[in-house]
Amino acid sequence: MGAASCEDEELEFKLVFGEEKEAPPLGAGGPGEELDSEDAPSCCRLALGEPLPYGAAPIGIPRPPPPRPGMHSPPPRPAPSPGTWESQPARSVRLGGPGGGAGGAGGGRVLECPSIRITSISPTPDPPTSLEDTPETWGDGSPRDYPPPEGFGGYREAGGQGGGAFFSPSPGSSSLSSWSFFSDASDEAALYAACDEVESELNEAASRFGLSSPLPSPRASPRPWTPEDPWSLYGPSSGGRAPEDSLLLLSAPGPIPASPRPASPCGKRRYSSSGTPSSASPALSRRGSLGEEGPEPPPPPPLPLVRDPSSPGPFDYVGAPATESIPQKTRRTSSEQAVALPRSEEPAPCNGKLPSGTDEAVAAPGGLRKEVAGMDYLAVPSPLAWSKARIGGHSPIFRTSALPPLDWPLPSQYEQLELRIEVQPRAHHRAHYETEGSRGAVKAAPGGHPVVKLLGYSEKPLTLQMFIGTADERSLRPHAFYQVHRITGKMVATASYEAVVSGTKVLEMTLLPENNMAANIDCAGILKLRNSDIELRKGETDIGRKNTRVRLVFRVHVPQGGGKVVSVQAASVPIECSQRSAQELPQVEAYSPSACSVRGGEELVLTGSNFLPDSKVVFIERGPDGKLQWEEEAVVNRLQSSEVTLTLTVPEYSNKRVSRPVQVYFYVSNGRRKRSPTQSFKFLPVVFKEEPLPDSSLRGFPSASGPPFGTDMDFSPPRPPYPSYPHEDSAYETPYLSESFGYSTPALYPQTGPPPSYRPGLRMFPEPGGTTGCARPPAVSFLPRPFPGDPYGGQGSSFALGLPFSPPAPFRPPLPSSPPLEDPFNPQSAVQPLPAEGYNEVGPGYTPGEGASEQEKSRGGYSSGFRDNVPIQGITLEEVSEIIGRDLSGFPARPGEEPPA
DNA sequence: GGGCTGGAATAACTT
DNA sequence: TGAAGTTATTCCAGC
Repeated sequence: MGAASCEDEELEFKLVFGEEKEAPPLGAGGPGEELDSEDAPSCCRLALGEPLPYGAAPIGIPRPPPPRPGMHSPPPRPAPSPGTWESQPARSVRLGGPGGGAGGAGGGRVLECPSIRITSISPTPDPPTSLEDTPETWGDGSPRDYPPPEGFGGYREAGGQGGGAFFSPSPGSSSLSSWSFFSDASDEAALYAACDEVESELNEAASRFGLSSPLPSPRASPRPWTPEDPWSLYGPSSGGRAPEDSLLLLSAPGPIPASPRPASPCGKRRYSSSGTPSSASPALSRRGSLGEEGPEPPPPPPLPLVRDPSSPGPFDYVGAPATESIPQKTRRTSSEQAVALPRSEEPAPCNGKLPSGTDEAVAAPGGLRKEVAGMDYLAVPSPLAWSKARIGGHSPIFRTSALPPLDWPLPSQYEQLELRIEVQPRAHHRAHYETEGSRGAVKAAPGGHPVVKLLGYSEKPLTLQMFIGTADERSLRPHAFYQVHRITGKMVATASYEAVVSGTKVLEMTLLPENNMAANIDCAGILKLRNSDIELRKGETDIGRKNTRVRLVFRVHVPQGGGKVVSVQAASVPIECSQRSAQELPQVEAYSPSACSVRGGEELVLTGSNFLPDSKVVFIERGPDGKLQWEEEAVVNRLQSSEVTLTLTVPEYSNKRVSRPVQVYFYVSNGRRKRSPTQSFKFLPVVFKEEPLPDSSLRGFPSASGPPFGTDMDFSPPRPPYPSYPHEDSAYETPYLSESFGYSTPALYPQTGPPPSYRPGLRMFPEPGGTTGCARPPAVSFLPRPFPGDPYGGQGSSFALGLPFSPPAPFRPPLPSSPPLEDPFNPQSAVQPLPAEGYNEVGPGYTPGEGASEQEKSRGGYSSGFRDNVPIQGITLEEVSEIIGRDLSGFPARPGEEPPA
């Protein structure tokens, strides 16, 4: 099917890039940028001279690009219609060249490449005009000031071996338009400026590129999903092992390692390094993910590998991009999401029957399938657009033809619409490797499976998308090391489809009115991709080691008529996917009380899991420098404890003469390296307890710490983005700690549930001082703060704006580097960000195992009510410093600083 | 027989 | 540089 397909693709290519092929060099001033004719895809119209997509003067798309398969969109950008966003159509780039390059089995493939390659270097005089260009051309010849990628040798995917489809990050044609974006010499200055401004962001983007989809393209096949032949697209050898096939390309050519276990790229890989390992010898996995299934392709040049003819068809390239090598400075933006809309041409979720009532408006024009298939591309988001959009927030309204990318922040609620996770998944789910059999679907704590429901709409069936997202402190995005895995079987009642969006597998289910627009997620498992495979990807900066927490991300696009849709998204509580953690780490899901007098002596009851007879509960306090200042093991009442409950006596605080509430933490330890995430606890000054201060008690503590009086206060410690593991080094908490320095870059968090003020299972401790907030002022210290290299200014800026429960002007520490806050955006449409608290500050609200409602409530708690209501007035610099110091003290100990077990 | 699961062996990494 | 401790992957076995 390759041939025909190829032809089609080529034709398509012509249609899209016809002009581009002949386009002048990307060189400066080249007319190449002049692709913005009305007829040309908007993506092709991007030119240097034009305002950045998300800039003040967003590039308008006169009209949506004609629906076409494989259309990808860069980050959404403001649409002509006020309040509406739309994804930018992807550019169509040809991969592999006519002959499919060396590989060509699939012949040159056309990929939508909405990405914009940004470079501060003037483009080469003769930029490649098509993907036929050799990687060298693209990679090295491309104008950019970044180190050229080491050949994109068909790094993973791509058509793998073939197909020539190996996705070239910026094939000539692609780069053509890409470069054109900044090619105008007259705009060189702007170009440089833009480059500078987004460079860091691009770095991150690069890491996002090519999400590890074990089976990027295959699945992406536009053809109707065929459950019976799930692996057929992976090629003959796949035998059902899609991932491996897909990985063939992933690994760069090279001899199969003698070692049964995949060697890490370039020998011992330093996880602390984000650098891309040399492509010289991509990791070879024990499974021979790379070479086992075919002749080893010659090392560089990473030209298109020969695709197995039997594998992916014409559209197999879909999702393929994920594995392509990409320049470090490119950003994979996103992906497209055309797959989300109900398919009219595909079997409905239920037994392949398309639910009636599919909204035309939502239906993907031109066949979603194909779009899905062609979604992979080297997406280089518009840096500025990206940042601004995120920062400024926006309504989740998009065009049906240009849905938001997977890593695009979306609110869980918009007006009356709300996507809610009624039943949260368990906190642990052992993901399975490609080499293993399935480990089943993700389950819910109370039994059964997670349940997702769309509120506020019940007119017609809608497609619910689900993918595996990250659970770190950064913005929610597809997880590079985990992919959703479709579970089938007699016991699976929910029909689902698999699609690949920009390298990320997306499971699609249908929300039916008759089911109250709810779906029981019993068909989603989690696949773990080998770290070595993913890390080898060019541009991949995330590390897999210790990056084992994920979140289930659900998204739905609700038709609004007029070709627009409202996209809402909800993310689950974090799920630990490793075997070890799931079995050994104790987990505190709730506790009560959350504070007591410095004298201690109160009984504290912890509920959770994995508690052992010899579990210890240790209270600790860290100083401003993060060093352990106090540590005391609590006395556990073994008689009143069990595997899920620990009853202990709060130890006496070291300094009983404190005049302010003291924020400390405690964790449950089952032994060295087996500790639960830290939980916050407050020791209250005796004086407060005896003589509660009036409202003015705010004086007693930085005003910034307390929520508004008379509100539904949460006396519990602020919830962190996710549990932190005191025993783990920073890397465990987050591989990016060094970058963010703990200032969480709020990520989208579970966006459903009640306000953070509520936490199930906790007894509101009547903290003296009324609402003074004996609790620490997380808002202050953990407000998003940009860190070096953080293109989003800590992202907090962007997310803070979207805080549903955030006050218009959350307090921000007077940090020079802090970017100005954008206007807060409509709370309703706001993206629920991760709490600003440091990730180390694990909140007790994390109750993954509880019932849906409970969890949701707790989830809501992730967003600190304190922070969101921090009054900035009246706080002094000194107080701020103190607060910050306190917060810093809460950071997880760095390696070597951990408190002794 | 296949899908799940829980365990565990062992290589790869990190400290 | 080597040892020890962790973590990642792959295998096995039982249900």
